Amino acid sequence: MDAETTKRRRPGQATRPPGESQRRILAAARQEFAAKGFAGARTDSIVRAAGVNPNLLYHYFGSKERLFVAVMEDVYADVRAHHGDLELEALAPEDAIRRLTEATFDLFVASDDVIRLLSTENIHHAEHIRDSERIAHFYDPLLAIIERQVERGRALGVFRAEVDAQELFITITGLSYFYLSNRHTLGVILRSDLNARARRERRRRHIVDVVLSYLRHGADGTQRLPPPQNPA
Amino acid sequence: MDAETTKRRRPGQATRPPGESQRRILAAARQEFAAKGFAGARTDSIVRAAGVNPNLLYHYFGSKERLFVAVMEDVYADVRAHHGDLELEALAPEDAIRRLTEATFDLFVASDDVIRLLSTENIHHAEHIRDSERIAHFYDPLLAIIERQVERGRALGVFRAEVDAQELFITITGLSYFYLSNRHTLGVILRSDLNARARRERRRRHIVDVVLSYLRHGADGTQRLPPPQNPA
Amino acid sequence: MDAETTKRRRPGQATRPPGESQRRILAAARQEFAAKGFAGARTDSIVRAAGVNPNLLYHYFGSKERLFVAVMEDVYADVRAHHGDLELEALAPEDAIRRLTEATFDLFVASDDVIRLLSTENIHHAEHIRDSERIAHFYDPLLAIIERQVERGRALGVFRAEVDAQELFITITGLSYFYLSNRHTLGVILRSDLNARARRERRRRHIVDVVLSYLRHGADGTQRLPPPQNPA
Amino acid sequence: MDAETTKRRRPGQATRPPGESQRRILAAARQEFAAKGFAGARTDSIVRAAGVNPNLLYHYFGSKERLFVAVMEDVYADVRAHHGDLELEALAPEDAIRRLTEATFDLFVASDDVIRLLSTENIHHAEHIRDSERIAHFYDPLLAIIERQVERGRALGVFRAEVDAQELFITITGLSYFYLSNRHTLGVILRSDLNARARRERRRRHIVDVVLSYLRHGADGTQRLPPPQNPA
DNA sequence: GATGAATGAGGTTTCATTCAT
DNA sequence: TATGAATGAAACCTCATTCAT
Repeated sequence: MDAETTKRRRPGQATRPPGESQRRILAAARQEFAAKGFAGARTDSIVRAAGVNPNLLYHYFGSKERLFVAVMEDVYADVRAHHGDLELEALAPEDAIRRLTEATFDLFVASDDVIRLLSTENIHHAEHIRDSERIAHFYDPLLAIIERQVERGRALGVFRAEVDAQELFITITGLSYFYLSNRHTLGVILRSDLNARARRERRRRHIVDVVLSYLRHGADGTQRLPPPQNPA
Repeated sequence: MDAETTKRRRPGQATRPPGESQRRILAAARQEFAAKGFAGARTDSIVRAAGVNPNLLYHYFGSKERLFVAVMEDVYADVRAHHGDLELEALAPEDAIRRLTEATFDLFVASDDVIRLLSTENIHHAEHIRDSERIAHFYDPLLAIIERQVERGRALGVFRAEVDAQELFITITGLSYFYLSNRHTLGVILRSDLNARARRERRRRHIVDVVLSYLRHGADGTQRLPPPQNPA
Repeated sequence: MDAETTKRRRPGQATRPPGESQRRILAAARQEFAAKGFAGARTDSIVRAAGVNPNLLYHYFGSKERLFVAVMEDVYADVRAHHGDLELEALAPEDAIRRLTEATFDLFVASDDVIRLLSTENIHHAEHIRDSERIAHFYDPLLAIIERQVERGRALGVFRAEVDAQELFITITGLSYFYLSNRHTLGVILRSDLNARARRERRRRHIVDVVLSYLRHGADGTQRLPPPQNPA
Repeated sequence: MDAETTKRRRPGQATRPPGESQRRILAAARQEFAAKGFAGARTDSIVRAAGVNPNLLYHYFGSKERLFVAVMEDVYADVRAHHGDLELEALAPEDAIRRLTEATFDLFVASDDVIRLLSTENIHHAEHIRDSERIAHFYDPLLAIIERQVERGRALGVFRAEVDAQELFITITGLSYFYLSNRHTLGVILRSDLNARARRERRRRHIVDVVLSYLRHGADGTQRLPPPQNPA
């Protein structure tokens, strides 16, 4: 496995670029926690995968728990970076929401560990991240954007009147999240592989359809605009 | 110690009604697994909570893993029973979907452990339930009902043409599930208590709104029916 | 030792007389803590010396710390039992104090671990025994006896007027304790083996001499009684 | 990392005056060893408290054990310095012994760490100081003084005939030492705070009383001198 | 059907110490 | 003289599981 990275390490020889060991531990931990959950993860496996001395985990992170917090902050930072790249402000409201919805799905597909780590943290009542000031504000920019686009869409007459930005955010996220987070048990009861590419594409289209139908369709039954063609 | 108190498996000398210990272990296990996840759960806590001898767990269930499978079967049986009580067949399509959507939300609210156990099992890639024939078919009746109601709704002209029953099922479930399963991490980034009654009511109405908007609103922009008043 | 209780121990067969393992752990722990102090003691060595499974230490005592508390209670119980055997009430005041003084010295000589464990506990500010109600009252009977004998001695005119029983108790104990507890460092600076029998005898006589001189000799210079011959 | 900041042992570039780091380590070690005992002390805490690099401990002292020896030599040097300041030679025998007795008590009160370090070393059978030639002779001057004063006291007819200087030294030291070293466990069984100022004063007077009673009071019952007033 | 003492592998964490610079 | 990253052995403790009765 790691034969190619083993460079004839002589006993007592140290010295990796500073911060390198820390990064390796964090990366290995993210994988391990995602794969096994918090309690199921083994610090032992983490340091072995990272190829560092068992002690460094404690040297850098203090405990398994604080390592987990570091992993979660890493995850949230990734998610924010992903959203930051979307440049949603520049788009028309409907395009912005569509892009966000698709990007959310794509992010979860690309980084399976994000979902698993969030699920793990929820099983633990978010007790590890509750005190992180940084995490508490990671989503503020995105929520602000959604709010603005909803407002603009309403002003332009393309969105229904009474949209709650927080609910919309939860819906957009949840429609992707649940499909992927629960694809294993869903796969059992549906007797179907939800991870298959075609199936995933179908789901992606469905989600956009649901979100935009909701936004266009007023509770009073009024229809806002002729729907555009659904791009792949 | 005392010879006269040494009992040698005489019939009728059980200190508890037969099966009672088994039930108590299962109930305690369900709680413990829901609270701590599979790896985090302690057999010790389970038997202590059940008030039985540690050995009985192995006597009845063989291992922690097989006990977990039993818990999952118990959970799925509960869910099915819940759905079975809804009598969706007798309702008009739209009413049936609305009732199912609301009932799904209510079930997850009432039995928090269902969500946590499903999440736990998904972190483990459904490896525990994969081989359970019983679980694989638990949802068949519900999926059949959804399919029929979608078909009827289309025939009646109240639902859009191209509805996929499986996607609809996942959407209905996911819109409730995600809100509740991830309410702890969402609570942190939204700085809001998603468990508050008013907040939950709002979410419940939102979900019904989303689902019905989607069903009524054709991708071609045609509107099916004037929407009814949203009942509380 | 335990040959008569050994009943053909087959592999995997457990079953020592109940409480036996617990007793063995306690005895081994007392030795180890006395020899190495609290932090220096190794739970590993304890269970190896006791010949029991490592886990039983935690099964019976919960932690290294609680095991140490159990050892201390054992020690204090021993000391009290030793004092209880002296039947000091029946003696004349002077004889009672002499016997107590000599017995204190003899006890510390015989049970070296008592001194070492008490010293260890004092290094730790008595934090382990502070909450033990049992230990707090172990010395009450002895202190009551000293008080009564001091009172009787004064009434009989053989002891000085102003004796404080607590100070006397501390003095009697300390004169023996310090010689033995610090015999190693004293041995270095005195270049002498304080553990040699003749040397110990000399100390024992000296201590009795000091204590009785104090009791007989009033601060006002009055002499109470002609001193008796010092018995060996 | 940066090549230009790499310094190669140029004279005068030390960040602290030479020997300063060594002194800081020694002071921190003395505190830590006194507080936790030898095994309980952490080299880590020592270097952190000293504010120096972990490596310096080994650079200057070689090992935790040799550092402990250095601390003990430091302690003994302090004690000797304290005794050297007393100018006992110039006093009358009785005054010299009284002053020594009181000063011993006061020293132990003032430097609590002395007692704790000596106790620690005794638990370890004085193995660390056994080979220190310097420590072996630290008390020689004081013992010589006691011997001389005892001799003079006898010659003047104020002390009893048969006083052993070593025993007297041990008694004087022990009466103070035990009260203070064991004040925590004594406090538990006496349910009293031996560290309270009034209580300590009482003990101090008691000790002087015991020592002088012993010296004045011959085993033959003869009284040497009218006792003076006990000074506070 | 039930008990409780016992097991042993392995988990997380600590700690004195050393290496390369 | 000084630094800071790294080491590895071993410490305390946990946990699922089984044995004899």
